[in-house]
Amino acid sequence: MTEQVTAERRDGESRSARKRRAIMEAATTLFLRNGYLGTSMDEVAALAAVSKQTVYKHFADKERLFTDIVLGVTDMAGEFVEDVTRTLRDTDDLEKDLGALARRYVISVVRPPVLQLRRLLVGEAARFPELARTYHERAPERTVAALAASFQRLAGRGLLRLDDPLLAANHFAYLILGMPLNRAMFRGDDGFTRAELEHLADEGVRVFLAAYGRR
Amino acid sequence: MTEQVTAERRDGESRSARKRRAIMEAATTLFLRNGYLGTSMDEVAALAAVSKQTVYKHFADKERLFTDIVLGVTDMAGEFVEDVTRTLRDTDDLEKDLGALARRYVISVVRPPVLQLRRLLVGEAARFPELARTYHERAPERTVAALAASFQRLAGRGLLRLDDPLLAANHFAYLILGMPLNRAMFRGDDGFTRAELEHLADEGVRVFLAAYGRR
Amino acid sequence: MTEQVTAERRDGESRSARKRRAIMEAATTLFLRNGYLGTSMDEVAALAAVSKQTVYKHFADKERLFTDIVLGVTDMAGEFVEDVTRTLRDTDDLEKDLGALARRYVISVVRPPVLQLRRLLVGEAARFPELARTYHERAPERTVAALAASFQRLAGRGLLRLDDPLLAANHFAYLILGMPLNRAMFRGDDGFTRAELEHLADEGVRVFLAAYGRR
Amino acid sequence: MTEQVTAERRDGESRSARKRRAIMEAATTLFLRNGYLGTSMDEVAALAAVSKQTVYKHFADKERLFTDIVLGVTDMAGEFVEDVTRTLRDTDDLEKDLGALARRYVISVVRPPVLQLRRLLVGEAARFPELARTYHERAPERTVAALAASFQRLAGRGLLRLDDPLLAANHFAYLILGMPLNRAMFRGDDGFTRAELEHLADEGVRVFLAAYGRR
DNA sequence: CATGAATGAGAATTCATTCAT
DNA sequence: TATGAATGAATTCTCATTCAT
Repeated sequence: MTEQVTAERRDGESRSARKRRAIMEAATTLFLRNGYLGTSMDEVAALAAVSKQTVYKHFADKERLFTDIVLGVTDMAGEFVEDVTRTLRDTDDLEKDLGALARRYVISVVRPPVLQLRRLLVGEAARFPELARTYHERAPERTVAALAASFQRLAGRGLLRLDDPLLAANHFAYLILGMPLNRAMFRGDDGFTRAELEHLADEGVRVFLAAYGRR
Repeated sequence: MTEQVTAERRDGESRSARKRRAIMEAATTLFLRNGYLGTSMDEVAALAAVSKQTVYKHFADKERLFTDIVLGVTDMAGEFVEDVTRTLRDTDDLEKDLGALARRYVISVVRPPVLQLRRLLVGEAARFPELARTYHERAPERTVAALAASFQRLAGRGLLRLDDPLLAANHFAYLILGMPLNRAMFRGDDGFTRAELEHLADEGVRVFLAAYGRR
Repeated sequence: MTEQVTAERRDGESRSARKRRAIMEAATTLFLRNGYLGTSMDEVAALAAVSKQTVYKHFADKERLFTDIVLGVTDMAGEFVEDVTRTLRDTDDLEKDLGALARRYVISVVRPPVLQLRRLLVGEAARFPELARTYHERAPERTVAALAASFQRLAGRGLLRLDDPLLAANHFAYLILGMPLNRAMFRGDDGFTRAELEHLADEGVRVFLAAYGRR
Repeated sequence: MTEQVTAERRDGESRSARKRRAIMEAATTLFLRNGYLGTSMDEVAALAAVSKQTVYKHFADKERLFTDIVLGVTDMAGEFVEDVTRTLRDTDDLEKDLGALARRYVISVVRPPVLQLRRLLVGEAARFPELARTYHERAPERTVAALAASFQRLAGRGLLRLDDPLLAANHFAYLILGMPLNRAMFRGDDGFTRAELEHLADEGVRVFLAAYGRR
């Protein structure tokens, strides 16, 4: 019944949880930058300002730390899915809305952490096949599936002409992302300017609508 | 100038050159399979059946061995460029020839070694930025550039309508490769069947021609 | 002096004593199963469901914990000594009583915890010479000494013929225990059946009496 | 055809074999003295005056080093088996020959390295059950089996009276070895003097012959 | 020239013990 | 008093590279 409140209570996070978060942040930074083999547990502990013991008390081993982090970051990638659904649900100016969506799409994908995670998982696909597959399902495939569902709905409204909505969604995705994404996989961060990305998005939409648009 | 001809001379390759080739083959196998950090010089020497000293005699260090190999393999990727140019130079049935080219394109890209090299370079892009950039320029970008040149020529002949041939070439490439290539980056070997790949190529060409075709 | 009685008092054991017992039980289990070096203080604390600090509060260090436990378990081995003395004090059918005693002897010695303790001390004899010696004196040698005393008394009554009672006691002990005990030291739990053990006891007594019996 | 002979040739042992032997000797010393967990690979390498790499090139890991050594030392224990067979084959003074054999038996068993190996395997029986069992079969059991075979032959000649030769052999073995062996398991090297051991052997033979001797 | 060994460091993981809360 | 964290070293094993034979 004392007035004294422990520090943990104050910000709603126990000391242990705070340490755990510090470890995850440090490990995320290092794994994304240096890869799995290129990151040592010593470095993680040092960057988290925590003892190695503490790292091992929170994560059984290096693999678990890695997969926990990847899955955590992966789930953040779901945000765009809602944007797709919301934007395309009741559009009455498809060209305009699709163009805006495409611009947000490409910009959301070329953010450095997203690209780093992608590179990381591609590079470790042989060592962590399950993880790579899970990422693929939960992030890019989920977005494409949302596009496909929206496209089918639009086709029902007569705004698009298509037989295979999943194929159309993939065409849309790679018309817009193909060049910047694949370029970013190989080249550091000297990507396209925002204006260039928007231009690419617009041109992708143009081609898409030439094939799938009304008339 | 004695008549005696050593065995090495007889088949046109010195013993040293033969060992060098054995080392490169072993290292290629291992780097592609296990990555840069995942491959040890001991393993390379063992698989090449030479001593470690011999490895170091031919390649100053591990980095040089890696880059030499990658660049060697990279140059093999130039074959398709000629196919592009040849196929599209004097076509008089663009739809047919473009379709056949697209089919060969996708099939040439999803071959396991090509995919492995791609994964390897993406994964090591942070450690070897120069190398990744060089690969990108010499392999995928070169193909796209050849497509762009051919497309411009076709536009000159009135067979395509386009302003930005490089953009059109990228659209072509990713309409066809986008889905299978990105899927293959994350998922092991459970790719598409040949028939599925050809269908994807056909559909990509259809979309491309809807946007860039005559009329 | 309040009437309120704490729960600990109620069942006659303070909370501290209860924790101490939990630690000893956990440590006994682990040391017997995994040996001294193979057991960590972390495991002990975890199995006892107390914090490591609590372990160190009760036992200065790992060595003290080990020796305290071993000496505690050792003292339990004294039970059989009384059986010897009681059984042989006033026997009027030596063959029968000695046979029954031998059967109880062998069975008491091949119980798994006794064997584990024996293995443990043999294995750690180099690290804990004092402890091994103490165990040897308090357990096996004490039993043999009790046998020797009883045999001497029986010799006084003319029921046995012997010069060196301690030697006779050792002969008795190893005629009966030698084979099963040494076998059990090396082989896990695939010991003898109870019937086999009783047969071994009977045969040992037969040989013993052939050498030391009347006539 | 030169006169120069490499050092390896001179003493019939290659450098590699010499190193291997040095490692085995060092490891034998250390494992026997400090046990499996109590011995580090660093210590082994240091005592062998060899780099750790060299240790690992000769022995895949610590377990292999341990088992290789134990099995090597174990096989040396076979010497006494031949002594048994030879001594008892054509004896015409059983009491004398059996007594002499018993003296050699006990002395061969209480040699420090034999005792150390025994302690080591008992202590590690839980960690290396296969190894402990193998040792038991190849060393003590083999000797007892040889005794049993010889005893049966002697029974055939009418020199011994027995139904179960294996049981008789075990009785012989533990009448003679029981006390010194089990004492030595627990107490360092302050065992019995040679004279005491011989006395124990003689007395053991006396008891054995009282039970199994002719008339 | 080519093999085995050495070097010297660094990886992951664990431990006994002690602080700080 | 008891918990999680920290310490600091040790363990097994591997690596890239260089020496000696």
